[in-house]
Amino acid sequence: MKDSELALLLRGVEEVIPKEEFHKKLDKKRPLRIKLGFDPTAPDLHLGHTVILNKLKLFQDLGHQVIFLIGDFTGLVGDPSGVNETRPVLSEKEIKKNAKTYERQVFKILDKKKTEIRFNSEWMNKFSPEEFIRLSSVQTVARMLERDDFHKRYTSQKPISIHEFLYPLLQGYDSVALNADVELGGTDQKFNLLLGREVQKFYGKEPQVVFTLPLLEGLDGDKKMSKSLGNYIAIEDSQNEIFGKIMSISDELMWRYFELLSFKKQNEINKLKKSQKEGLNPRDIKFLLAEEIVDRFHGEGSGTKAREEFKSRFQQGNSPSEIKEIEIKLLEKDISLPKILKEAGMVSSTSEALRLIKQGGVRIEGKKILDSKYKINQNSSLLYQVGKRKFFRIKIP
RNA sequence: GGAGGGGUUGGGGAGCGGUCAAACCCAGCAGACUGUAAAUCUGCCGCCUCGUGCUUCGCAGGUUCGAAUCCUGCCCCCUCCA
Repeated sequence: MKDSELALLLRGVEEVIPKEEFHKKLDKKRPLRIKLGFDPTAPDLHLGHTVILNKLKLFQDLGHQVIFLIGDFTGLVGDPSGVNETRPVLSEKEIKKNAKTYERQVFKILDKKKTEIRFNSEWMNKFSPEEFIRLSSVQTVARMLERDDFHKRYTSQKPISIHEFLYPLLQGYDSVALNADVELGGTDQKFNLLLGREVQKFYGKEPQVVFTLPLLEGLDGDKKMSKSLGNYIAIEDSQNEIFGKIMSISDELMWRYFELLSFKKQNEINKLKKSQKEGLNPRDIKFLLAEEIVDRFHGEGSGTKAREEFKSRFQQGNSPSEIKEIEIKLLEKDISLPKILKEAGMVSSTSEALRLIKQGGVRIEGKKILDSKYKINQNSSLLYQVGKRKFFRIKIP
């Protein structure tokens, strides 16, 4: 292993625990088994996931054996990490479906041929009650309660179920079953990852080295990116969505995204920072980031296209080049505007539509409509706009 | 099993017989300003057939002219004791 490769592996990593063991493992001159586990709970992979997946890809490119573990069994438990309340238990059917979606998306980043895909139901379903009890003895309740998230819930009188204690133990056992040398995870996974070491020792295995990676902040710049908070950029978002969402982040957050998501060299990033100080509009730097990310998921050149579209829309005020078209069939002759907006799914209720109209957020063919009683004739096909971003062409036959 | 505390509109958190669709904060949405940035300002922020309309304050009943507020039963959570 060259020093430059080692440096690459460590770039952007929050912690390697313990570092010396990692060096020792590398010295063995054999491909290491690198484990990354996902709960099959959120079907949309987003940029936050890619921080870790990119690291995994790097291991893969350097010749190590990458294991992508889908926690179809542990999904029944639900990872309590960082969560302030008990997760709902998923049905088996949901889990299966989610796992499939995950698989499809993950290989936009990883090389499928070189990846070992496993499901932990494979060994967990064979686990006997006795073995469960034995596994439970690895950790004490006191130490479990030391964990920040459990501790918070405990002291603020929120419920903790017994099965949640099981989760980290089961995750640890996965490392036993997979003979993991290294396990990757977000910083919020530190406890689980470290407990994996204990479990491995308990089963007479060599403990894994733990890599924690920083959690990517969501679009709000505050909380971690997650689907449930709606502050995410999904890797399956359209090129224009990805581009637009990146443009909407704050300047401060932009640099964080450069650090965690960009493949640009550190000195290039530093140069960009310098040019901002020298007066370059941060918007133009953001363009570079947005283009890079769009290119990554939609192919070379798509970033440029997305930028042109963005400029046309927001700098020249044009309508988007591709507009979703919807046809609505209604019986009445003259349909009120709020009703149309609701039927088309542009707003969630007619009350909301009324509010938006009153506030000047609704346009038809570019013309602001302030009359909430505005009626639309049948036989029309018009361009509707709600807010800055939502455009629909609605046809009424 | 016993004693006590608690469940309010996305989150936090007031209200404790009418003036409550429910203070306030956060989040969110729209508008202004901009670089679809931040900050700031303005408005909104249950639903509809938009009316002194309808449904909401764990669930189900009851008292009352009137209940988120009182009573009864049930469910759930937490603490202490066993």
